[in-house]
Amino acid sequence: MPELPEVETTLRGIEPHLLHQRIATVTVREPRLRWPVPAEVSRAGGQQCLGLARRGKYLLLKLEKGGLLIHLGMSGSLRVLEQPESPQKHDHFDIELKNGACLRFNDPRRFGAFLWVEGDMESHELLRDLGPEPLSADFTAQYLYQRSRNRRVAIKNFIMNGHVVVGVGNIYASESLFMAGIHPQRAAGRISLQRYAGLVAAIRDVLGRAIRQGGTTLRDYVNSKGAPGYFAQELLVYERAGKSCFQCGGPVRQKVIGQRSSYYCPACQK
DNA sequence: ATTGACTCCTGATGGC
DNA sequence: TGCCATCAGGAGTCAA
Repeated sequence: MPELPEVETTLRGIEPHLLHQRIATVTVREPRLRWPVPAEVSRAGGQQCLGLARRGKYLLLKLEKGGLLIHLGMSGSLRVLEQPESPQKHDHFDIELKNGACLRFNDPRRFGAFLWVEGDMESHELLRDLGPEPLSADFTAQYLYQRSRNRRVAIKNFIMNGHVVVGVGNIYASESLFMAGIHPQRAAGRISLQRYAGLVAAIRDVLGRAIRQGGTTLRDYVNSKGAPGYFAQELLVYERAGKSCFQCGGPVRQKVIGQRSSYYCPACQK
């Protein structure tokens, strides 16, 4: 799925088509997602879209009164259709605009979400307690260092925790830890301020480059035009188990950490 | 408070 | 071709 770069790419793709446009209707044809899609989403009908934003991996459509919250889950994608064709399998909902265009959500695995938010979106309980944006000035080595003191959780799980920092998923967690030379299983509380500085720089760098490449397409991610992302060719360790480390030439290892596949170089990462 | 395991679901892949 | 097991990019929830 979509991690931060893929959600950001989706946002940039849909924004020009939605901003200042008026929604005609919201059609839900398969409400079974992570949570059942509430009937309230139809309140978006007739409203103008005043702004779009991303918070972590959530997409926010701000309307005149209230807003829509969308999460792509593991396999979700949003497409802009200028001339809507007939819906396909796993097309869960459409946001139809007055101008005839349509924003269509497809999600085979149904881990995505589509929710109505009354009032201020940022104070919604799913967004309220999220950590800082990794590309913002709030995300610093000092912050990570402070938050991690006395924490025994593996650093990989720590940076994948949205309450610590948002947007770092399984791919970019492995990638940034490799770049920073930190073993993914190292206890978060046993990493120095200096090494956190390297990690923060690595996370910023990898996410920034991935956004520039339109995200990573491993299996089914597509952007708002249905095109894949091209960051997969820049991956250093992810899905490279047994292949040579680009830094030392030794074999890249795969190990399950916190129920997720992790990739690292045991020689380069301590 | 922190942690680790479990859960939701479909689809692709590989072994037999 | 079919059947079965395994594995996927997330993250909320629960129990200890």
